[in-house]
Amino acid sequence: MRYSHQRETIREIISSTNIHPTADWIFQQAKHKIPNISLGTVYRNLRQLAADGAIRTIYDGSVARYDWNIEPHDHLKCRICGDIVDIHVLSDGIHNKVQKQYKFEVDDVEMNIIGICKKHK
Amino acid sequence: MRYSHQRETIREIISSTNIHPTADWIFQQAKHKIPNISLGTVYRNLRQLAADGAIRTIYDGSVARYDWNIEPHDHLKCRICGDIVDIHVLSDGIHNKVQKQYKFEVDDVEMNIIGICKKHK
DNA sequence: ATTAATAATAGGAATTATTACTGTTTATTT
DNA sequence: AAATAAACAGTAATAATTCCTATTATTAAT
Repeated sequence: MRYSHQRETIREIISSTNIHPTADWIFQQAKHKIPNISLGTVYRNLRQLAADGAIRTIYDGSVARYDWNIEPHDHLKCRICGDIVDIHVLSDGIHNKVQKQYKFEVDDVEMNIIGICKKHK
Repeated sequence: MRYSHQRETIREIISSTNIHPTADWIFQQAKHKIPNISLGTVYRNLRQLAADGAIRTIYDGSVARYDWNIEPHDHLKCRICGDIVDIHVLSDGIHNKVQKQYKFEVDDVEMNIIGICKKHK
């Protein structure tokens, strides 16, 4: 994968926030630095970075969000404010258990816990 | 919610399969029974049935699928054949742990395990 | 340093999944 | 049987994402 200024900018934007941004949010931010960057470029680079393992794609309902944190972790999503927070609750045990019990080769485990965060209850 | 023939047909279609169908698959099946049913009707009823708790919506990447199984359970998704299988690995412990540790009111826990099923490895 | 090869880009068109709108039909209530 | 409004079919609109093409920029080789 060849160097590109656009891709580096996108990578930096993702690394600078914990909000798990959408492609469009990243696009808006990127325009501040590269005014004529195109949305297609953002999507193409997000796909490449994710394929490369540099970022992680998470699904919030049916919209994709991006996370710089590629370590195994889970998400807490508040259905009032929409905030998504990284947590770690799942033990590695699940991975092995599933592997043995269902003879399933596990690549990725995604867990999203939906509810109401402490700010809103 | 008033009775409707279309909605009952949709409910029966979902109940009759374990493939976790998409809205469009349900629409194709429904047309066999009600030839002029419209896609909008399928979507509207899926939304209503889910809001009513009669079915569960699951997100497979960015496309919505529907599940007649409303008991708490998890999903195994094979990235070769695309099959999604219901499993139960998550203990109720997670629910309480998150509730206490993060002061987060848990409504729903969704866990999808992505990998390769035994048929394809 | 120049050139050649081609990956990446901008801008826009196309696609896919889903929701919204509108005039008509149908289930329920009176 | 008539009135009410929920649900419908058909279609237009929207949102997220991917695809296409002519141009630009990075890298490798001269």
